Amino acid sequence: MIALSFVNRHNFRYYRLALDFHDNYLKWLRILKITIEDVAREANVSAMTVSRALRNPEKVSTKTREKIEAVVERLGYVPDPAASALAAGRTNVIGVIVPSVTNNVFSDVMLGIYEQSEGSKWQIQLGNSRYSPLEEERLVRTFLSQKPAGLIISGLDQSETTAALLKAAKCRIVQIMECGSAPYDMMIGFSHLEASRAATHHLLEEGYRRPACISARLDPRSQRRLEGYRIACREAGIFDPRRIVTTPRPSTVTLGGELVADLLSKVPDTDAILCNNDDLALGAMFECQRRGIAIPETIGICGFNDLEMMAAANPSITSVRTHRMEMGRKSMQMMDDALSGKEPKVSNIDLGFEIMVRESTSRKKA
Amino acid sequence: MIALSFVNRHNFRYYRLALDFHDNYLKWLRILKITIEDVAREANVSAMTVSRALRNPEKVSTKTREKIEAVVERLGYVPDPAASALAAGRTNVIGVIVPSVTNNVFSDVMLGIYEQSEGSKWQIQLGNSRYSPLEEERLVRTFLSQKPAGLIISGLDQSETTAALLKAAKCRIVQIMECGSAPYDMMIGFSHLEASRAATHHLLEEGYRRPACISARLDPRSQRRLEGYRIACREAGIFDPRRIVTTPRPSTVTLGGELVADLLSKVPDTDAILCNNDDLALGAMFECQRRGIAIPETIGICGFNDLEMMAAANPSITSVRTHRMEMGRKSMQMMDDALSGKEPKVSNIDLGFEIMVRESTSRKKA
DNA sequence: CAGCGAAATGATAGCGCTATCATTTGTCAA
DNA sequence: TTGACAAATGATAGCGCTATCATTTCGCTG
Repeated sequence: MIALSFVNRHNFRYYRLALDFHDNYLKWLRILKITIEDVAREANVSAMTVSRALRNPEKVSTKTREKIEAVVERLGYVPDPAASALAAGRTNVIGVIVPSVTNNVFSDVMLGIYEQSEGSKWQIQLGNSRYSPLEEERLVRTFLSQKPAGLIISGLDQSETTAALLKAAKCRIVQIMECGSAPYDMMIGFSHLEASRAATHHLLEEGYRRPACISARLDPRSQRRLEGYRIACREAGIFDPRRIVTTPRPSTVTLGGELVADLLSKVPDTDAILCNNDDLALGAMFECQRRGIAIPETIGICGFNDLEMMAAANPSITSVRTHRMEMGRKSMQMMDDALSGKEPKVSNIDLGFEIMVRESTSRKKA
Repeated sequence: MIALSFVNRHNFRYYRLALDFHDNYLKWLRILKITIEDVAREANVSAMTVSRALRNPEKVSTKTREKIEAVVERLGYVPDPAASALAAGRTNVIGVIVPSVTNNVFSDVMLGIYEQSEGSKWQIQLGNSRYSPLEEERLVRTFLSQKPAGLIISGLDQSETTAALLKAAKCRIVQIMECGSAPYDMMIGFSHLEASRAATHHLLEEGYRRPACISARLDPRSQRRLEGYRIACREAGIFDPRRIVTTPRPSTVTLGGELVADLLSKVPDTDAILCNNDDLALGAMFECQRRGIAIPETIGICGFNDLEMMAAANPSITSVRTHRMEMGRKSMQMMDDALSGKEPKVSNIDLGFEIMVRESTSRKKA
């Protein structure tokens, strides 16, 4: 069965058996490793032709390509990405930097990115900056050292150094999550300030006159949402700083309840609560229910992001829908287009938002 | 200011300015790139010494090390990981393969992994298999081609090919999420079957006689939890297959409500619901509330995983606490130990679980 | 069937780093 | 001071692949 054996560049004869070999010595490993040269030798072509057949099949004749593919299959050849990256001076890596992996918002965005990248040659690599600009800087450095094809990064608020690194970077960049005027390259998101302002307007329209705002984890986007609330209140001439209750602690449902408790002890006449995210909103709702406060009659509750559970809650909770999965998908699509030479027509997209009015703020009906 | 300029191997003189150069041509890029040779020349040592100073500082004299560090800093040298991987035949990458990035369970595990890896030299790389064994296989291949130092993979149910690849792999492997008898290498998790069985026992102890079970996304772990429920019911002589309602759709809070609706239309006398995860449990609770069904008096509800919101809900929801972050942390620690030569004493850890009894099943008190 | 341009293939020379072993320098006891 | 040994450093030779350009083969026209 000659077809089941072959001799590699070290004059080492392989049999099917070789697959089962176990050996810890580096040298042995290397001798055993199947390289592009092995494939070339078996297929009676040059290494270069094998390389082409694998990366640009259209540059190789059909006959040759099929022959090579058969050998690749038979030997189980897998290209070494390190060697490829070194020789080509670039990779198919697209780095994605998000501030949190536990926050549903970012996992939805990631889902969109993964889905859109499916079937493409791009390899997604996730970095978690844990809301730390320093960690973000470290990640950018790490990613850039890998010569990625592209970088997807969250937000507008990079450190000065990070910004300098990104501006000088030779790869394409998509900023996600927010809208702003000076993208490094491309951008897709929405205005957190406007979204929050619109949500506050909605509360006012529903007849609430003393709306409060609770917020946790004061990252830049939270801050801008808070600012949207402030602006809307000032516009209506009802701004009262006592009605803003915040904490630097990360958001949880429990925390939502605690912030409401804090809020109501300070300003008991509050008649609506704009929650900076949906976890807080859910916690706020539970806390109100525990206190026997009627929702939406006595207090209205509005969340932010419109996670799936908002519609299922009892009462269902009004929230600001943000298009997270779409943001992920489109960011990846922009990246793919840019890297494929079809420069996207619009490189700075505002996805907007949508106020999903539900029972928790529908006082009129009642 | 000679100190601010230097001449690289292409006899190209750098100034601080060079950092701002923009040029799309590969050749220019390469000429501009600072390499280990550049550092060596500036520091009057060999490239090898620079390499050592950066990777094994203790193998280089203090004086030399400091000199090199200064040059590295001044030139902004960053090693090329591709070249390093190619020359060394290995990397500091630890691949992590999880079936979902949106599921809170896995994001908690990831958080633990990230936290534990902080400050170490290991570079975490996340892969998302989307509950597909084929995608998992593709990911394993991709990771292995990168010669990772280690692989962290979820569950016991790999495809045959994947299993063969993992067994033959030269890197360390930690399996997470479950307990089993034949790890590829190391393992840490808990028994989903036992956890679910214990939860069912709890319901029976609370006096519930007609407990049902709802489940979505029938992955292997869900199936084993279902099996735990079945076993417990059979042991009590009350098993009734009509009380199991499942769907292949992924879990959501809304779906929890729908499954309960379905369940109650089929077997209205159900007096407790074991939910295969906490999202379903929350949805089940909302649906019961909407129908005016008293919890825990008429129907008891128990979740699985004990996400943070379970304790905050109203009523608070009983759930099976699983030690997800600890699992992430410990898996990474085992990996680190194994790679650092301190072979862990126990290589197959059962983290157990804990029934967190709360209002939603505390009928006795009432 | 010659001759031409395009398509297909090959030869060569690195990419930037590290394993290995050789050489130099330093340290300390006798 | 000398010699023996360890510590520090260096020279060399790739790792496996691809960019580049040279060469060969093919398809077609006149």
